[in-house]
Amino acid sequence: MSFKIYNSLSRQKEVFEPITQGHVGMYVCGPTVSGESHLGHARPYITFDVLYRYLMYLGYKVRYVRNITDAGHFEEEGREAEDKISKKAILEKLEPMELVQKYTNLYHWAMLQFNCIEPTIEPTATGHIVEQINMIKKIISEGYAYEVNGSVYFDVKKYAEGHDYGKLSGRVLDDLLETTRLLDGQDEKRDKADFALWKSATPEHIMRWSSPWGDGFPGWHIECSAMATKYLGARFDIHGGGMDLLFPHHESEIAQSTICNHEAPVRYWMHNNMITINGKKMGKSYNNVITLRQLFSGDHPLLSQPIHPMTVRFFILQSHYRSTLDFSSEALVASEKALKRLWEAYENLKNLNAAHEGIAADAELDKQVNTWLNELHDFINDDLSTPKVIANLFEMAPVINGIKDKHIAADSLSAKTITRMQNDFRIFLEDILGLKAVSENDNELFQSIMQLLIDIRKEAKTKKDFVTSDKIRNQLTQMGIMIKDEKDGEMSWTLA
RNA sequence: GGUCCUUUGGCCGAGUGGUUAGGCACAGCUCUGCAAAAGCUUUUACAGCGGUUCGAAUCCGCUAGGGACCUCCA
Repeated sequence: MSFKIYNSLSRQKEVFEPITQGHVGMYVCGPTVSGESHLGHARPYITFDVLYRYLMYLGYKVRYVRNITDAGHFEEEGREAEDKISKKAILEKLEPMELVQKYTNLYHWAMLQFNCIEPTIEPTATGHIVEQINMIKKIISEGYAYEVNGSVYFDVKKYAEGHDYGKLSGRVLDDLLETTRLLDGQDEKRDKADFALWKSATPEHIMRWSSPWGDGFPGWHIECSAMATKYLGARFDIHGGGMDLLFPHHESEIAQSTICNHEAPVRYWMHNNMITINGKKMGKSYNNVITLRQLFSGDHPLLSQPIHPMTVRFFILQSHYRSTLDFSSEALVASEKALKRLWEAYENLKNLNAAHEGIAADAELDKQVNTWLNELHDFINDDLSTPKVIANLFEMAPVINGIKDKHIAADSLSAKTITRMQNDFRIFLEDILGLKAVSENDNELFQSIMQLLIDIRKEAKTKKDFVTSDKIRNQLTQMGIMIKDEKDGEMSWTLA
């Protein structure tokens, strides 16, 4: 079965075929670093991290470009007003690049927590002003943009004469023209549907660059077109982002790039759905965001406890990326428990001995396990159906635990099947889904001390000295370490 | 107002017309010195109405609720 992805452009699943054999060019809209990342932002980065990982697993050489939007109308909440009065000394004023640095750092930190692999190129908008200006010049010379008072606008109406403006978002231009909303600078545009390529900066606007049209800053859409073209070429394989970017951002990106490069820029458009909270999109304008720092620390009224980044990642992957996903503390806690159980099964699986030779004693079970394993590949191939992948992994957990606990005979499965399970669990859980152990306890000294405590407890139990054995267990429990008595008299422990 | 999406059991969430998604919670049982964990078993569904079909959660229509985009937005 070949890898299929849902293409927003055709509104159906298509077999993925790269433009250049063996290589994939992928662009994902990154964060605007004027504010702190929240749970909603986590979704595309985790979704496309899984895509990136899977493409690499398939053997492709992937160039993964994810931008940082650090240019535009930047101001920190609450500081706008005072900074506009620019009579303060330079060090007292908020320097836009301070904001950019602060939130870029926070964003990188969060991505690390989520175990997201860094993109191969992470270009910034401010680092590509020249490319953007050149692109705008090209669009003007092609006759699809015009300058008014130092700002440059894209002529959508003209574009629509020869191209389908709206093919991605399903928008109809005539409907857009009827929109009666009034915005700043609308009077400069020839038409309501036109969008800015370059905005003239007012005197108090701090972020500014000189251009053929005077001091100003680039429009929102042009940076992605310029940077994608530079690093991936006029036409590349995959462009990803949130559904809320479909229009106008991606629609405009197509228009700009098409005029500039004389071909449509992207083969497969992929869009993740929103994370909602009480059914409403999580977003700054709704005042319902939970920042990643709040999530990890539990410092939010809606959270009953801190949420581990791996729990968040697992929670997100338990739903399909094109469905909305509703946030609740209960759902996160459920995911935490689920992940713990699945991961323990995975650890148990690693310790199963696949050494015995011969055929499976329980042919039916062996066959069932192999079916589940085969399906893992089918599911991930089916537009990244991570919820189904996870469901199948869960199906195998009782089998693994059963063998470990000796409910199921050790030779029920063939050695080949057990080895295959071990490989596929690692491939899917770690390599593709990008999950990792929640707690690292590979400290040798700590391990030795735990072993000592376990030995003492075992001795106490043998002597039926339950006061001592219970004391060890109870005190450790209070410290967050759980002791488990195994069937065979052995003991194991986990960090809670 | 325009365009589009959605409504699944206590909760979260998969579901490509025809046999159990899965997870969490709950209950019973097994194991255990007692626990925990694990395992086994089991209970709750497809918003409503109508239609197509031998058969619909799945297709079509209507009604109701929710949502997204049209403006910065992952």
